[in-house]
Amino acid sequence: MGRGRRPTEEVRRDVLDAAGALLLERGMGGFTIDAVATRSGASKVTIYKLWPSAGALALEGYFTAVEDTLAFPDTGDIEADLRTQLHAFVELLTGTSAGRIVAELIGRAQTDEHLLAAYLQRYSEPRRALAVQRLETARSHGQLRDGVDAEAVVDQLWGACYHRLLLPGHPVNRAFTDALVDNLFHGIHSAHGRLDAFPGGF
Amino acid sequence: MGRGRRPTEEVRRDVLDAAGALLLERGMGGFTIDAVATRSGASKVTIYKLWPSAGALALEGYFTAVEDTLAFPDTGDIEADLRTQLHAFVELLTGTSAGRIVAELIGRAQTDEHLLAAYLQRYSEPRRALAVQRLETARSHGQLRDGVDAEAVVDQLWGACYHRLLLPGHPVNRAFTDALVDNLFHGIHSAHGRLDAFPGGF
DNA sequence: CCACGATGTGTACGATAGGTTCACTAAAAG
DNA sequence: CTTTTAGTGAACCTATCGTACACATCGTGG
Repeated sequence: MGRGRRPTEEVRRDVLDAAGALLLERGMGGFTIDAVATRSGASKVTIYKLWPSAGALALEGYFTAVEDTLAFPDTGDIEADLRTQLHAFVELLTGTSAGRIVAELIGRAQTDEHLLAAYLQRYSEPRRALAVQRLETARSHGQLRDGVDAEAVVDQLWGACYHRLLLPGHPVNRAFTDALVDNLFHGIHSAHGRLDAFPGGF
Repeated sequence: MGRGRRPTEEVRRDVLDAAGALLLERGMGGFTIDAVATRSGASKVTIYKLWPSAGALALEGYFTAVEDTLAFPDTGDIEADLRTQLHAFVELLTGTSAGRIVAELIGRAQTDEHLLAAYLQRYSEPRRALAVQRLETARSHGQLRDGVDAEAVVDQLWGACYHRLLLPGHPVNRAFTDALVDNLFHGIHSAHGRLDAFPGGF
């Protein structure tokens, strides 16, 4: 690295690449501005100018490293689509180091307002919106009970997974997400059992 | 503070009091061993000897400051009891600074294994166990559908609240927890509506 | 009653990280 | 070509972590 100026876009890309790689290798524990600066060849001052906090940089680096393609399917069957989406979600969380990194990003976001804002805006809220939208479509097709709070459903499916991700000790797998869907679609109350529990009809 | 030795129990209490107060005042952001040492009058070395990490100390200080009396009611009506318990939970999270502190503790636990272990053992798992136990009682009384995963239900009620606590932007209030209970007890699927939706009976 | 070991205290120290300042220099704009 | 903009390297200050060492005092066994 010479002493003079380099094009901003080149620097920006180098820093994001380094940040993503560092995150995948060592997690948020070893993620420091100094380390990113050394690895990327950029100057600390430049990094401080381009990102408001180390957390915000980490989040953007994460997106650079992990192409985040969790499309939301719509086959017309809301229950099946939720299962499919949750299976893919579980796959992402457990198959790679993405689960640990996401947990650490959410963790640091609790004391880094810039990271929290970036996480909500770039990751969490768009995802929520997609899920709510799919649920509303299902409702308009008469597949959901009137009065169901779609936002609450999101918390009861993906939020439940995040709960186990952040406070480990219970598995996050297909059996779990299937149980989540079962509980919501079939209800947990014995007096409100499935209609097909009455094989002879009414 | 003289230079010599003080009784360990006295020191321990002073440190915990200082840790709890500091936590309530400034949150985990300003929570450092140095600050606790200064405030409590104890020596840093002593604190390092008595607690494995700053997070572990913070957790214990939190319990010292906030008497944690969230009893789990059993009136025989599982749905009503869950509502009652969740209302009290919401009250605790939003009425005081406990919500922010818990969020920050969980956040730091993501990069502090001692804190995570302590949190799970002293807070999270006992709570889970109480809830699961209450749900199992309800099941044995025929109030829950057979095959319901009680652990998953816990994630869908309290876990959903933690989700909104950690990723804010949506309210954590009685309307929300009531929606959580409604979704689980009445189901969200239109084809499995409430039996009392047929006023004329069968 | 007293000597001694266990243990907390004050102080200092090295290491790491955050964040800033400043002179220097090359890219970009005119 | 000249001027403006902006990244670079190096130094610096502060905060925090975690540890080392000598010292003082409490509790206990003789």
